[in-house]
Amino acid sequence: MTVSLFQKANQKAGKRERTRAALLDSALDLVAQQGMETVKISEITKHAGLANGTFYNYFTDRDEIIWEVSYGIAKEIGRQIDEGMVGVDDAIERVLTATTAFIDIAIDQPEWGAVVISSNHHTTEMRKDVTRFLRADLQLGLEQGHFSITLDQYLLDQIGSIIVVCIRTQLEEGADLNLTRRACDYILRLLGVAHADIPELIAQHVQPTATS
Amino acid sequence: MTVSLFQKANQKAGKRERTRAALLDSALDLVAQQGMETVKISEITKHAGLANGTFYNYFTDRDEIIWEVSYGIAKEIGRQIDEGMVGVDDAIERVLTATTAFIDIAIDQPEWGAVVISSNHHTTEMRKDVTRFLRADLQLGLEQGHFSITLDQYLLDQIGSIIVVCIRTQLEEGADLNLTRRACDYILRLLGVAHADIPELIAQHVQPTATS
Amino acid sequence: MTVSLFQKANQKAGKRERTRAALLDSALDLVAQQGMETVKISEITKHAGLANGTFYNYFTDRDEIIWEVSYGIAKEIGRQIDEGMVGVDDAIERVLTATTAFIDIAIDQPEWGAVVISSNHHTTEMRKDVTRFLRADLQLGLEQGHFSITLDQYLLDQIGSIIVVCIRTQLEEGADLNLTRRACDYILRLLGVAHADIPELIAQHVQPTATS
Amino acid sequence: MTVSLFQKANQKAGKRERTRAALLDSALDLVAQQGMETVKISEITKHAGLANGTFYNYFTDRDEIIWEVSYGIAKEIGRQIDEGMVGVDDAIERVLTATTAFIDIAIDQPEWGAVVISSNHHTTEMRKDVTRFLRADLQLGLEQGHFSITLDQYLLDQIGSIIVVCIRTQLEEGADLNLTRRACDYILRLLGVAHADIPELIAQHVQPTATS
DNA sequence: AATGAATGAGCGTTCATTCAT
DNA sequence: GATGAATGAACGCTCATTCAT
Repeated sequence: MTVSLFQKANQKAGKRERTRAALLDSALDLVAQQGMETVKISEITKHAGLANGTFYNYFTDRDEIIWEVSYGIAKEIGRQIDEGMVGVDDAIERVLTATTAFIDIAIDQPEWGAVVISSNHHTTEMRKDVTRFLRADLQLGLEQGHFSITLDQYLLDQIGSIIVVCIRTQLEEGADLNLTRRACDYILRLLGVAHADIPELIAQHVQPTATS
Repeated sequence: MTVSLFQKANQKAGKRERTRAALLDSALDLVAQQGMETVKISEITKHAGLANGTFYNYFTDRDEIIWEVSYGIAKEIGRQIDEGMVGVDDAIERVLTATTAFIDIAIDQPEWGAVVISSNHHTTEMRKDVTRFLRADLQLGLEQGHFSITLDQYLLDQIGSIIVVCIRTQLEEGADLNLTRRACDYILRLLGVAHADIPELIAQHVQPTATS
Repeated sequence: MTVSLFQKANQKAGKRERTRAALLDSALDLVAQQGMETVKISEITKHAGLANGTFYNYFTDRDEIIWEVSYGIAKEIGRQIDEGMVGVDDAIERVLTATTAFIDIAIDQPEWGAVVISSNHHTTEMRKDVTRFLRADLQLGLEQGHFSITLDQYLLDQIGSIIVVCIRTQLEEGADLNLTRRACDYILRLLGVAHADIPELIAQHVQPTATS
Repeated sequence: MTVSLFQKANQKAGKRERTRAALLDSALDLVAQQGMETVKISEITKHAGLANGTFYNYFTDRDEIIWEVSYGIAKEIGRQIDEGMVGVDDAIERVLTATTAFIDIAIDQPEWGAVVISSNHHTTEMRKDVTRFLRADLQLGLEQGHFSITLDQYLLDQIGSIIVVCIRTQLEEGADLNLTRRACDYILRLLGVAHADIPELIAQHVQPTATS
C-alpha cells in the first residue's frame, strides 16, 4: 500500500524534483510503519532505491525530511477535506463533515494517521495545522449561535486531541464507525450543542464513507 | 528544581537502596527534560554521579528504569489524590476534585507532568494508570444518575486526553487556573452534565490550591 | 552431579582451606558445563555461595584457578588409575587397563572429561600429565618385547590423542563401550602388537566397568 | 610471513571485493597467531588498516568471518591436494600422498596449520572437512583389500587427529620429515596394513617435497 | 576474612556523514 | 547528480578488579 503523495504532486517535474519526491515518499512509508522516531536515513534511501549519499543532495538532516513529510500530509489532508465541503453552509454540518473526513482519511491511510498522531505530540506548529480546518467553522458556528465556547488554540487543541484519540484507538483496534460517531458526539458536547439535538445531527451527517 | 521522589521514600534505607533511588531520580529528571524516548543510560548514570556500569547492578535495560519511573509517579500521584478525597461522596464533586488535584500536582512538579504526558502517548498500560482514578467515580456517577455516558476505556482515554492537553498547555505557557477550570468544564460537558449546572459546580469545587 | 574433588581432599582443613576448596569445586563444576574459556569469576563465586571479592583472597586471576582445577583433576585421575593397577605385571594388560580406566573416568564424570579435553588442546604441560600414566608401561612393554615403537613424547601425544578423540566422541554421542574397545585396538595397532592377538587381548582386558 | 589467501584469489576484483579479502586475510593472520577464540573484531579491522565500522559492511559477526576463513582454507588445501594426486590409483599410495601433502601444506603455511588445528577442536563440520579427502581413498583401499577397518567418522576422526598432532608438533618444534613419516606409519598401522610392508611403502611415497 | 557496591576499561554494534569516483 | 565504501563518534553492555565496611 505504497502511497505516492509527493511523487503525485510532481509527476511532470524535472529529475531533481523526482528524486526528491522519491525520498519523501519513502520516508512517508517508513514513518507509517515505525513512527517518526526510529526511521533511519539509510532506510529511507534504500527503500527509495537510491544510494546512501544521495540523501544529502536534498536534505541536510533527518529532521528536515521528517518535517516536510508531516507538513506535506497536513496540506494534503486539508486539501481533501476542503474538496468534500463545497456548498456546506451550516457550521455544525461543516464540523461534523470535516471531523469525519479527517478521521476517515487517517484510518484509510494508516501512514498518514500515524504521522498525524506523532506530529500532534511533538510540535505546536503541526498541532495548529491539524486543527486549522476547524477554526473557521467554529467561528462560523459562533456567529450562527450554535456553540457556547471560548474560541482559542486551547479549545482547538482539546478538540484535536479528541480526534487523535479516536484515530489512535481505531489504528490499534481496527476501524469502527461507532468510535468516530462517539468522537463527534463528544465534540458537539464540548461545543455546547444541546444534548437532545446531537443524535439526529450525527445520524444525519456521520455516514459510512465510500472509501475502498 | 530537582525533586527526589524515590530518594524521599527511602531516606533511611541501606546503600543499595539509596543508589537505586539516585538512579531513579536521575532518570526522572532527565525524562522531564527530554521525554522518555531520548534518555540515554550513560546520561542517567552521569547525572547521578555514578559510573556507567553501576546502572546494570540495578536495572537490566533502559526500558526497565523508565517503566519504574512512570509507575512510581503514577502511584505517588494516586496516593496524593486519594489523600484529598476522603469523605467526598458526590460523584461530580469527586471527579472535579480528582481532576483538579491531578492537574495541580502535574504542574506543581513539572518533572512529573512531563512524565505523565510522555507516558500517555506511549503505553496503553500507563494510560490506564493515568485514568484509573476516574473509573470508579464515573461508575458512581452513573449510579447517581449524573452522567449520560458509555463507560469504557475509550471514554477514559478521551477524558484523560483532555487532562493531558490541559497540563501540557500550562507547562508550556505557565500555570493558569482558568485553563484547569475550562478542562473541568469540558469534562462535565463530555459526561452529559446539564450546561446550566456546570458553572456553579466548578466555582464551588475547583478552587485555587494551597500549593507552594 | 556436583563433585567435590577439592573439598573432599581437605575435609578437616581450616576455614581458609575450605573456602579455597569451595572456589575450586565451583570452578570445576562450571568448567564442566561450559568449557574452560567462558567461565567468569563472578560465576565461580556466586556458584560457591560467596561474594565477588572473596575470589581475590585466594587467587590472583582466572588463569590461576583454572590451571589448578586442571592439575587437580589430572592428579586425581592418575591416583584412581594407579589404584586399579596394583598387581598387574604385563605391559599390554597395564596399557589396556589404564586406558580403559582413563576413558571410563572421563565419561563417568563428564566434568572431568571436558577439562581433560580442553587441557589437552591448550597446554603442553597438561598433555604430559594426561599421558604420564602411559610412559612407564610403554617402557615396560619395550623391555618385555611386546611393542615395536620409538618411545618419546610424540608417540605419547599420538596415543593421548586417540584417547581424547574417544572421550570426546562418547561425551557427544553417549557412552559406548564399543568405541572404547576400538580406541584400545587402535592403540595396540600403533604399538605394533600383532593384529591376530589383539581381539583376544581386548576381550579379556576391556570389560564393562562397575561404575554407577 | 603474511599470506594473502583471499587477496590472491581476487587481485583484479573491485574495491568491495578487495576490502572483503583484506578483512579475511587479516582474520586469518590473527587466528594463526592466537587461535580462533580470542580474535577480536577491532583487532581484525585495525590489522587490516580499516575503521572499526567497516567490518559490518561485510560480515554480521565474528563467527561469520571466522567460519569463512576456515572454509576458505579447507577448500584451498583440498584443491592443492587434488592437484598432486592425478593419476594415482593405489589406495595406500593415495592415502600416503594426501596425508603428506596435507601436513606439508599446513607446515609450509603456518597460518593455515594453526587454523586447521583450531578448527579441528571446535567444530564437527570442520573436522569433516579436514578428513574428507581421506574417506574416498579408504573406501577404495577396502575394495582393494588393503585395509582391515570399520570405515566411519570415528575412524576418520582418529586418523585426522594423528595428522593434527603431527602438524602441531612440527609447528611447535620445527619442520621434521621424520615426524611426518612416523605419522604415516601410525596411520598405516591403524588401517591394518602389515607391519612388514610399511617401511618400504613410506620410503617410496613419503618424499621430501619441493616446497619453498 | 568476607562482603558486595562501585568502578571503568574494553568490546560489540549502529548509523549519520563524508568524499573520491 | 549519484554512488556506496569508508569512517568514527557514540552508545550499550560486560566483567575483572578494587576498596571501604
